[in-house]
Amino acid sequence: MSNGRFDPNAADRRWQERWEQARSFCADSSSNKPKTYVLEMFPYPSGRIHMGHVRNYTMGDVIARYRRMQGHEVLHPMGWDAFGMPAENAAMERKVHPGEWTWANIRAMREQLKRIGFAIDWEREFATCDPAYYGQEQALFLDLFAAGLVYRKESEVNWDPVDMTVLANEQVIDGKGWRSGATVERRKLSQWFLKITDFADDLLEGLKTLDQWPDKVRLMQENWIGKSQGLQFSFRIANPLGGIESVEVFTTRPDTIFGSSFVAVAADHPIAQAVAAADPDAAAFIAECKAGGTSAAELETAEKKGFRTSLEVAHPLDPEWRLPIYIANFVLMDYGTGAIFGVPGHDQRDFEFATQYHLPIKRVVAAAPELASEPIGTEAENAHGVAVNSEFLDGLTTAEAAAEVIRRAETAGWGHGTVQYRLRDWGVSRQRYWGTPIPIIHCQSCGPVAVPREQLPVVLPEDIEFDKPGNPLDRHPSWKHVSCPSCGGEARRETDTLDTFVDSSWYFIRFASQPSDKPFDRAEAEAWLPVAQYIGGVEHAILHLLYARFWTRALQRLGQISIAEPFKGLFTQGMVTHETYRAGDGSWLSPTEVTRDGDDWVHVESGERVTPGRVEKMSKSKRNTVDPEPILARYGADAVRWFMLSDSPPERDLEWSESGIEGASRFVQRVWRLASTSSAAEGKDEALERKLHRAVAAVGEAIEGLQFNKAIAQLYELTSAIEKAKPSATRHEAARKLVLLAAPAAPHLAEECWAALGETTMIAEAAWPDFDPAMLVDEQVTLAVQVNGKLRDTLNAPRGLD
RNA sequence: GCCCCUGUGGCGGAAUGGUAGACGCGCUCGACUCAAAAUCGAGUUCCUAACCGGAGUGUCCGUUCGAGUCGGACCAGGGGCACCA
Repeated sequence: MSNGRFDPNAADRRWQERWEQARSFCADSSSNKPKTYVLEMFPYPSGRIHMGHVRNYTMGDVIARYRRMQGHEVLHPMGWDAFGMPAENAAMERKVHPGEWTWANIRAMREQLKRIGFAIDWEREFATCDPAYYGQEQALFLDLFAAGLVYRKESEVNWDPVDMTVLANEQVIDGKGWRSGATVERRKLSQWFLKITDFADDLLEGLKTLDQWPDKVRLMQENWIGKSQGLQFSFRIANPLGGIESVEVFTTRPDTIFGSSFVAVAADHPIAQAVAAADPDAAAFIAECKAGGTSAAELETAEKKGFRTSLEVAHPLDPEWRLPIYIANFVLMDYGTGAIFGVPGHDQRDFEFATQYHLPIKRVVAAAPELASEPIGTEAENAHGVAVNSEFLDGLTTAEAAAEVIRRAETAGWGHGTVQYRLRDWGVSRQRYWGTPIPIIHCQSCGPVAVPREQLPVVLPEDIEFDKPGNPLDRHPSWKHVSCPSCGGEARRETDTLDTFVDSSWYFIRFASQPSDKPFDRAEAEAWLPVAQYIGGVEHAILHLLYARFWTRALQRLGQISIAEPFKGLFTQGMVTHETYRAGDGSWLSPTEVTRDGDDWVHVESGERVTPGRVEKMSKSKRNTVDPEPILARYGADAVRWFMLSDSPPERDLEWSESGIEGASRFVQRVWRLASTSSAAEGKDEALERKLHRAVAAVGEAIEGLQFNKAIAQLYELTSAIEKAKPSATRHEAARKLVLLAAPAAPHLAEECWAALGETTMIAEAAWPDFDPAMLVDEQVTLAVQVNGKLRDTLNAPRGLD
C-alpha cells in the first residue's frame, strides 16, 4: 500500500476504529500527567452538522491532539445542548414527540462527527435532555434556592396571545410574534429569577483575571454589566398624595444638581399609579405609554412625552425651590429607581423633553468659569468641565463637584453615594414542555416548596399533546397534581421549565465528572477545571459565557467548588461564509443550483443569469450552505479539516470555496507521496536539517498561539523543502517529522504515513518532536544595505560572534 | 448617540520598528501525454518592451537613521450596547 493515491474513505474508517478500540482519547481523571481540558461549545442537535461545527471542532481537535503529543492527559468531550424550542416546533409540525425527534438527531449528528475523526472521549457523551443530567441540574437549582439565590417575582413579559406563550425579545419582530404573527402584549407574570446581580461586581472584577480571553469579549461583558457610580437621593414631595411623601432618584451626575428643572417617573412607578387612580387623564397617558413598542427602532423615533402631575418636590439644597413631577415615557422602571431628575442643559433626553414642555434650560457646567453665562445651544452639553451657576460648587471640576454633593447628601442624610448596574437578574422561567422541569411545588398554605431530594429527578411526562397552543405541561391531565411535601395538602407542580441557558451553564463540570448520585465529584472536577481552552462563536460572548461564569461563582459561594472562573482560555472563531445567489424573481438559490459561465453565474435548471450577492454567513434562509457530508465523502476528513484551518486566521470569517478544498486535498496527496516513497539513505543535509528544526519550532508556536493558518503555511514550506532535497538520512528523518507535525490537523493521513514509514505504533501515541534552538539560526546571514531606509544592496556573511 | 475592531497584490492572508507581499487560491508559460486529467518545473504588487530605475500596505500629518508596524486627525467597512439617568 505504499504506492498510488491516499484513499481517505478506507483510511479514515480504519484509523477511527483503531482509535476507538484502543480507547486512545478516553481521559483518565487519575492520571499523573499534566491535565488539559479542551472544550468546544457543545452543539444543539438540529439534525445535521454544518460547516461552522466542523471548523469549531477541528480547531479544538488540533489543540487536543497537540497537547496529547506533548504528554498531557487531555479531556476533550462532546455532548448535546438538547432542550429547546425547535424540538417542540417539530412536534407541532410533524406530530413526533420532541424527545424522539431530538434523539434521532443526536444519533445522526454523532455519526457525522465520528466521520471527521475528532479525538473525543465519547464515553463521557451526554445530552441535557437526559433525566440523568437534568435531574442533577434540578439538584443544583435547589441548592441555589436554599442559598437564597433563586426568587420569584412578577415581571413584564412579551406575551403571544395566540400561541399563549412568553416570547423572548428576539422572537418579537415588529411587535408581532414570530410564529403566530399576533400583536404581542406586555403582561405581568410570576417568574423565577436567579440572582446574578448579586455577583455583578465579582463578574466585573473577574474579567480582569481572564487574560487569555479576547479583549473584545471582556469589553462586551463589561458593557453588559454596565456599572455606574453616582448619587441616590430622595426629593421630598411638597404636596404628598396617598401617603407617598418622597421620590427616590439616581444620577451619575450629582454635580449638575443645581441644573435640574423637573422630576420624571416611569409609567409604572408607584407615584404614577397613585396619580392615575385619581386622574383619568393620567391613566390614559400611562396606557398610551404601555402600548408603545419596545423595539430599538421604535424607541429611536419615539417622541419624548410627559404628563404633568399636580405634584411638586422641594429641591434638597434649597427648600423654597419647587420642581414639577412628570410621568414620562422615556423613564424605565427597571433601571435605577424608576425616577430621574431632569437636567436639560447637560442631558440630551432631558433637553428634548424640556424644549417640548417649555421648562428652564440652565447651564451648570462650562469649559471654563468665565463661560458661565453662555446659553446652552441647540443640544445638551454632556461634557465634563467646571461647575457654574451652582452656588457652593462653582469652580469645582465635575469630579470634585460630584464628590462634594455626595458628601453633603450623606452628612445631611438625604442621599448616599451608590453604584448601579445595567445587569438584571436572570429570568429562567419558560412556559414550554421541552426543558428542565423546575423542581418546585406550589402549595396553597406553604407557598413554593422545594421538591424533596429523594424525589429527583422530576421527569417530564412522555404522554403529551401538542395539538393546542400554550404550555403542554400545564394542560397535562395529571402531571401537575401532587401533594405538598411539607404539609401533605393538595398542591400543584410548577409547570414552567428552565431556560436552556441553565443547561449550558454547568455542562463543562459534568463532562469532567459524572457520578450517578450527585451533579459532580468535587475532587475529580477540580482535577480538570478550569477549561484550558474553550472555543466557540462570538455570538455567545455575553449570555452563555456570563451565565456560566455566574453559575460557577454561585457554586463557589456554596462551597461546592474552589474555582471562580470556568474558562481560563477563550477563543471565538469566525464564521464560515459563502457567496449568495439570487434568481431573477429575487428568490435565493443554493450553490448547487448555479454554475459558472465565464464571469457570470447561471441557474443550471433555467439557464437564467443569476446575480451573485454578498458573501455571508452560511444560513438556511439565504440558502448558501454547503453540507459537509458529501464533501467528506468526496475528499475525506483530513482535506476538510486542513481547509478549515488554512488561509483565514481562525478568528476571522472563512469563505468556503471549491478551489480551497481542492488545494487541501492536493496537499494530502503530496504528503502521502512524500512519506510513502521516502526511504532510508546515507548522508547529512545541513540546510534541510535547519529548515526542519525551524519548522518544528514554528508549527508548535503557531498552534500554541492558535494561529492555525500559520502552522499550515509552515507545513507547506517544509513539504516543499523536503520534496526538493536530494535523498539523505536527513531527508528521511524530515519526512518522518513532517508526518508528526501534520498529525494534529490531518490525523488519518498521519497514521497511514506513519505505518508506511515502518512504524508499528499509532501516531496517536507518538510524542511531539523536539527542536534544537541552536539550529534555528543560519550559518550565513543576509544583511540588507539600506540608505535612508531604501534597500540598496544585500550581502551574505558568515555568522560570527556578536 | 456611546463603546470597540478592521483597512496590505486579482483573492484569502504573512511580516520581534530593519530586504513588504511568506504560504495558499487563481492566472501565465513550459515538461510529461496521441490527447486530457493528475503530477512536476518556472513566473506572477504596479509603472517600464526589457534592463536600469521608480512607486507602493485606505488618506493626510508626525516621531525615527529607518514606519504595514508607534502617535494624531480624517475616510471607508464591520461589530457590540442603547431612551441606562
